Amino acid sequence: MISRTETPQLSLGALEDILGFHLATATVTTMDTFERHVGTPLNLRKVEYSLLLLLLANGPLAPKRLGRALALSAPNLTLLLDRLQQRDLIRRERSESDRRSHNIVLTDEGRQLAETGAQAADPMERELDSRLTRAERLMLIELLRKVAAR
Amino acid sequence: MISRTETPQLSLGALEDILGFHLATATVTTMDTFERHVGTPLNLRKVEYSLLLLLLANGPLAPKRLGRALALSAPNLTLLLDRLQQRDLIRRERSESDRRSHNIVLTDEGRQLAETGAQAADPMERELDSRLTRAERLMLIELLRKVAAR
DNA sequence: TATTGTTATACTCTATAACTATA
DNA sequence: TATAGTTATAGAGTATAACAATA
Repeated sequence: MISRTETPQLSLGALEDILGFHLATATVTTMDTFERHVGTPLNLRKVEYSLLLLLLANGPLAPKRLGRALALSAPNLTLLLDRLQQRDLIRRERSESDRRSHNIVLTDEGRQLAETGAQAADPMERELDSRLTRAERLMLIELLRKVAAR
Repeated sequence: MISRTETPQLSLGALEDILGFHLATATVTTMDTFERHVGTPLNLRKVEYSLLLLLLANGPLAPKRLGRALALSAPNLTLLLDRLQQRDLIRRERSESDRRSHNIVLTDEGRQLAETGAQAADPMERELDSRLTRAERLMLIELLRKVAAR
């Protein structure tokens, strides 16, 4: 059997044992499938997609909580919300209880897009079936949860 | 037992089953430990670190191969190599066999830094011991390899 | 005084097109 | 004609400091 490329495989050396390196490498794959299943067709970036799905699952949320869940700084979140608001996907409502705060609310259009996005998740994940069994996929997600900051 | 924060946990909804989301979340943890163990003390970004370790493990390599291994476009790789060269960590040597191509070679200083970086890998990974057992860590890396593009 | 969110700004990262020199 | 690498440039992504409004 001849290997696919003429050039020999690179040795990873110390990288071999570095979790972050393998996370980054695996992310190349998932970013590519995301782009094709969600990014391009729905014109959404990863964070935008995650944000819409969080609102769909939880109802209105304060920017503060969204920022923490998505690891976004306050200024960057503001800009992100600006973009989504300009597209009429969300709106900001002043909180009644604490008038410094807002509730970020999905518009009808935003909810529709979020639902479409949620439906795209399954076929997107199906693309991994050639690389991982169902059990492996579940195990992988479980292990990633343990690594994740709380 | 009272939960650490007053606010209830967010529901992930459809994100729950999306591998890319969990990869991104776990990456927050590894990026943080990388920053403290390597990024700040050695003044290296993730790609720079990976590139040096690849050279350390494989000897001189052509930019073409580095770009493929690190998922970098040619122009971005050029800029990256410029920075490393300015710091006297690498040098570019014209290839004898194909004078369009280069060999990227670690300087003595670059090799030293790469070795220091390689030694930092172990304590860095040790930080994950509170989150993952050794077996889980190995399993996780194995699963990430399967996800990774080839 | 502390907190929520915004504005302004700069810096890094990534992507694309056009170019050169070699093959 | 094709390939390796570079240059120029623009667009996303991320980080920091200063600020306004409210608690």
